[in-house]
Amino acid sequence: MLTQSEENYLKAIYALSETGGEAISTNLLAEKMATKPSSVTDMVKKLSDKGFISYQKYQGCDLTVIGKKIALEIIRKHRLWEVFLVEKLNFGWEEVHEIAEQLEHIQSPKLTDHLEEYLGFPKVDPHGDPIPDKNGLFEVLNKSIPLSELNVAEKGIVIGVEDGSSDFFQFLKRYNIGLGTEIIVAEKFSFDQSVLVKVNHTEISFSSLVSNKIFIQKR
Amino acid sequence: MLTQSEENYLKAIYALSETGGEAISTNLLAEKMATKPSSVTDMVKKLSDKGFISYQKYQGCDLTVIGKKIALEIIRKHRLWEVFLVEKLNFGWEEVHEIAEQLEHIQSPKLTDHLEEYLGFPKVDPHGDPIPDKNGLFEVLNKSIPLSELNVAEKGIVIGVEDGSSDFFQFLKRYNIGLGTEIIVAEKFSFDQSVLVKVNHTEISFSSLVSNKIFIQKR
DNA sequence: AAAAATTTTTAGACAAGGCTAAATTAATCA
DNA sequence: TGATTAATTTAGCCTTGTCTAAAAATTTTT
Ligand SMILES: [Mn+2]
Ligand SMILES: [Mn+2]
Ligand SMILES: [Mn+2]
Ligand SMILES: [Mn+2]
Repeated sequence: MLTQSEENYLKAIYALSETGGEAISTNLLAEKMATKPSSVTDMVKKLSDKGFISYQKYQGCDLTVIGKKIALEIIRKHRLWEVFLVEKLNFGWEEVHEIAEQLEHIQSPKLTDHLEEYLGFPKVDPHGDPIPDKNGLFEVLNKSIPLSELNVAEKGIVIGVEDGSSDFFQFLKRYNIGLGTEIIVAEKFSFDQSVLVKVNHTEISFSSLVSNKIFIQKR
Repeated sequence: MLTQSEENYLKAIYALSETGGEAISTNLLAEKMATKPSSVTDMVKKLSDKGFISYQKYQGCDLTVIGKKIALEIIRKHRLWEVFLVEKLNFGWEEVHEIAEQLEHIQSPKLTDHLEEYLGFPKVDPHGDPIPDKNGLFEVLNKSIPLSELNVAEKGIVIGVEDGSSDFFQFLKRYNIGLGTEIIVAEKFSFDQSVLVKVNHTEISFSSLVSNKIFIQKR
């Protein structure tokens, strides 16, 4: 039985290994976990002793097969609960992440499976992220690309956003952007990577930070 | 923000104050929490410092108004989740208590209220226990009495059972006893307080331990 | 009203998870 | 290549919640 803290570390390591590919450095993980490198070193030793990650001093860490399995189970629970909150309890997609951070740690495989069935075996969560099945498998979805990779005059619809910060959702809400929203790139400015887009009949300038968090399917 | 441990103590103190009336002794609480008296002393000091219970050395403790409010919020969540698990996810009434022990600690008043609405504002949980509303109020239900208080030849239907031990639910299941089951008292034996009853066309002898955990409405 | 038994508290220790400051190793640059 | 900088680990301390053993207070018995 893992503690919540251990589970959160595994989840973070999984997320970092998805983007990057390399072994995950102590500092990187510390930043992701919003904690100190020394604390990470301690935890990483423990997780390594328990066989969930591989770790060598100064070389960073990476998930083992079993560690990855556990990480995917937590992600599965997180995303299923998010679907539940939005579909059944009428939460907005911007409100559910924090609550799912708690619910993802509930220990009951049977609960997870019943929930999945009750929700009709959803394939994606409210932010467009794929939901792993019982065996940790999920479809690699319609290759979505970040908005920042569209060229001028290209058009696409939003099929996902980076899940996490509540501020970011506030921002999206302000401009009425959600799954399915159409976005057209009007101009790109290379000096700061900002992009001028047309959304809902309004022109908006997105910083590169924003355009990298909105995922698009080309039209 | 209370820790899970603090919440569990408040819940236990509430439960003990419902049966008994007196201030709750350290040993009694230790037994209820399945922990050592010295640990209870520590926690009880902390809860007292925080204003959730009144406590004087050697005199036991009792909930303050605010402490009782919190205890009722946790009980409210526990029972709402139990209803959810049985009504929506098709769990058996004997399986839900352990899972609700975890879910009761999820922090989100909005979640609790949405869940309650989604469930149609249920008044009782799957074991016949009343569900406090947003303000901590609940109906004192159709005065149920323990089976042990029925006299010979009297008859009643099960409207509640003591929630908790999974073993006890196993036992009830074995004899096909659930909410609504009719029970007739055939004979009572004063030497050991056991009672011979007729249930589902079968005669069964219940120990006093059992007959005190089954709650009945007379017919 | 003592003595004995029981209950409760205190003292000291431990594991988990975190932090700061110092030491060490690795990486970069002159 | 050596010196400097950056990354990482170690050492030592803190808090929470638990435990055991010992001390103190209260209750019960004689
Ligand atoms: Mn999320
Ligand atoms: Mn989490
Ligand atoms: Mn219960
Ligand atoms: Mn609990």
